[in-house]
Amino acid sequence: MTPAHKKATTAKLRSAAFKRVRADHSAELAGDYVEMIADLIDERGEARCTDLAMRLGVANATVVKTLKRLQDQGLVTQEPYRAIFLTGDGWKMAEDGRRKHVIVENFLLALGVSETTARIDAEGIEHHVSAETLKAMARFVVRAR
Amino acid sequence: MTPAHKKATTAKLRSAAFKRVRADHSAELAGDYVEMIADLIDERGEARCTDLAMRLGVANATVVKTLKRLQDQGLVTQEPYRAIFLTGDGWKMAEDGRRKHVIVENFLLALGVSETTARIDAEGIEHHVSAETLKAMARFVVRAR
DNA sequence: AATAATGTTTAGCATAGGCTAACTTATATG
DNA sequence: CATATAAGTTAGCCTATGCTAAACATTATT
Repeated sequence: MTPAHKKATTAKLRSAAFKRVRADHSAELAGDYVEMIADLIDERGEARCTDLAMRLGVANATVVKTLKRLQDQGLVTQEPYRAIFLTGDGWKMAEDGRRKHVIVENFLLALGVSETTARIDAEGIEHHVSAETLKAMARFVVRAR
Repeated sequence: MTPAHKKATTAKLRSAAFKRVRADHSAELAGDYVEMIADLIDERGEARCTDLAMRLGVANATVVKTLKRLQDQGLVTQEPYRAIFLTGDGWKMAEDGRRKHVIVENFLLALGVSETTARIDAEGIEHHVSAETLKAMARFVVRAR
């Protein structure tokens, strides 16, 4: 490969990386919401928007607006003034998210990071980890035991 | 700690994590831009907005608009129709970003991930890695050698 | 030097994700 | 059961980040 070719390839790879990051970001919020809704349903039988707002550190109205989008995307269902439910797709997404989250957090712990940091960093990292990297992390956790 | 207390602490920790992720996101774009500007200046003596647009996989007009914000934030300087320069703060941020990027990418490689994946995932992950985790990653890379 | 090609900027639009304030509905309590 | 409190909703605002199309400036070519 000539230097010029290599440069072109590099540029394409980089822009692909950025595109993926941007795509990840829009998926991220949806992931956080459904995961949290799943947690609330498991923990206390139902998910209410006040709880979501509190856990996400966001205003109530923001949650309401976001839930509309998630409803349009077929991830959640909700009647006015009632609790929030997940659709089949919503549950699937929540499960995927949880799986990733657990792996990333345990991985960070295995790497020797404190609990608090592991939790905070896992939240940011989990949405940017490819299947390949996730597998490598899981392997590492198993070996470290 | 009673279960109730533990739950409250957990909630606060979680919302803190999400707040940090949101903050990271707004800083992220600035970081990507200055890093890329630094790369372009080093590689070819100057950074032009077309190159940035190409590498970021974004429209020209988007770059122009973003550069205005970065100028307001005191990270870059630019005359109309001229090349883009970094301020002192801009260079500092770019250097920090590069340092992080290198560590995260090498870390992923050391973990056994392919080059392509390492590059792509590093782009997403680097902005969500705390100082503590970064240190742990660096340690791991050294040990793996 | 005139014009073609390239690069930059502006204008105007859209969507996502935040916020506050005002309003409505549901629930709990005297 | 009436009303106070809590929860959910709506309206309207803001900023960030993206886009396209059109206008403008610079540079390269004949």
